[in-house]
Amino acid sequence: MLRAKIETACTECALSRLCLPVALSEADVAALEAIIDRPKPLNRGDYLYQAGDPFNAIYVVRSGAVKTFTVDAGGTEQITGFYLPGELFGLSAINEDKQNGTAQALDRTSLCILPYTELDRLCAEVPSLSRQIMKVMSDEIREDHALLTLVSKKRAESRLATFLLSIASRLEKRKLPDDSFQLAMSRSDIGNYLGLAEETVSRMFTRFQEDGLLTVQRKLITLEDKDRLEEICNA
Amino acid sequence: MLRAKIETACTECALSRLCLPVALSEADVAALEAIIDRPKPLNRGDYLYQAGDPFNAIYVVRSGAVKTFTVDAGGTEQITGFYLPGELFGLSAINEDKQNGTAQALDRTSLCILPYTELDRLCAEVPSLSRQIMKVMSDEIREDHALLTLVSKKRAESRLATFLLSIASRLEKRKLPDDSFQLAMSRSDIGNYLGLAEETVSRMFTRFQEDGLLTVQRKLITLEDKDRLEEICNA
DNA sequence: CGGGGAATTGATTGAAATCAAGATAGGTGG
DNA sequence: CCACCTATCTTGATTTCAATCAATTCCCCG
Repeated sequence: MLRAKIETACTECALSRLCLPVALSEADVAALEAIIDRPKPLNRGDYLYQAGDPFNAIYVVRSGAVKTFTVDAGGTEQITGFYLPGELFGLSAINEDKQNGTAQALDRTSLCILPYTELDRLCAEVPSLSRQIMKVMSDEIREDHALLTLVSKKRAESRLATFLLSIASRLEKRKLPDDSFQLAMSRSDIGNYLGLAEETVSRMFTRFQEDGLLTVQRKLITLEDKDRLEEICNA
Repeated sequence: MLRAKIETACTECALSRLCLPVALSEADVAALEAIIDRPKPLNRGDYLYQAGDPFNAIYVVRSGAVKTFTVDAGGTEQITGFYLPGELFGLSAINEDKQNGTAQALDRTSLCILPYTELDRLCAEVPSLSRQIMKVMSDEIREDHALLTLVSKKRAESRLATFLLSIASRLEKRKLPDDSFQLAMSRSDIGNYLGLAEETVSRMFTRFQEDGLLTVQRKLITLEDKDRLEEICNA
């Protein structure tokens, strides 16, 4: 009964992997479900949190999209991630008192919010839950290393191809259309994330289209030749 | 008594921050100390673990130095970190079954090894220990984001200056000489880490020396003007 | 149906990569 | 203990990819 209720709430959601596969008692599951807050949707440009804010929750995108970014001592902004429906973020400041980055809605966005004090209490009772959170963090570290390799070692075309296929594979994982999708972020955001100028991103889109790899209609991307895009990733 | 023993073992060590500040009972402290393995030193070039190996421990450098790197699908290597005495690494595959990267000694190196099964058991008993591990992981994420900003947004001179000041500050934290130090890694390793060709690293060292910022004698670096180096970091 | 931010396109510049020799010195064996 | 040998590092010349500078163009939204 309780179980069924949770599944309708979280099945399509990263939280289902955060909580359901670990052996939780029905009471624990209910407790986790009980602490989830689902506030009214945010508008494009709204901040979820900013650097320096107290750390007090982790987040999952229900619909829309979010970007996170850091600002260094010299004021340089670096986008550190884009989060699509079903994806969890906001862990990077766990066990710190303050957020070290900012999270901003790219679109009208609704979220699940897990207040950290409640989550932490639950972790103390359920060791497998902390283990699950560590796993999510270690995924984040692995992805950061992959992004570092991309930005540090690959040419512009590989960076963009890898970015697009990553979006596609994440949409596929959520059973969303993955051959044709709407990008939530601007060219300039993509460039910032990949270490490229926005003009370069634009030119790469044009070239990919000329080469028949995809079709671009502003933010609507249709992948036409994933195999060749894949080759470009590793080139 | 027990306390004193631990402190002589771990005072200068990241583990002291991993275990001692969290309210552990004497028995817990003894348990943690008991599971630490201190094998005989590794030689330059020896592998601690390689991608694909089972994940079974986390590590702390006692002396020497270690580099970690990943290899992507196309065979591109990316150094993800250098670890100096007192620094902890090997967390990025926690709760995975396999290592996703490789760790290699840059020098004759001795280590503390914390077998994960034991550590995990201890975590279940001591929630504050898991919290401490999460904190170490969130530090790693923050550092990865800083490195990404460095590689993605800054020019070669800022990258190298930031790298050198980071080494210096880490040595200072361990109360080691931090104005003049021996680099354990090659120019090519530095370049790989910072997303630069080794020739560029070499040229930057030369230029810094010409500008009176530091003195280079092969791998021995003496910082002469930290303030100006600091400026270059944010430029 | 304007207005204006976002995207595209073109021309030029520039920083670092690559290609190509040498210099240096650290380690090894005679 | 010294000299050679080979890694590593440095330096120079040239190329290249992407950044920057500079207009337009395109739509999306009010």
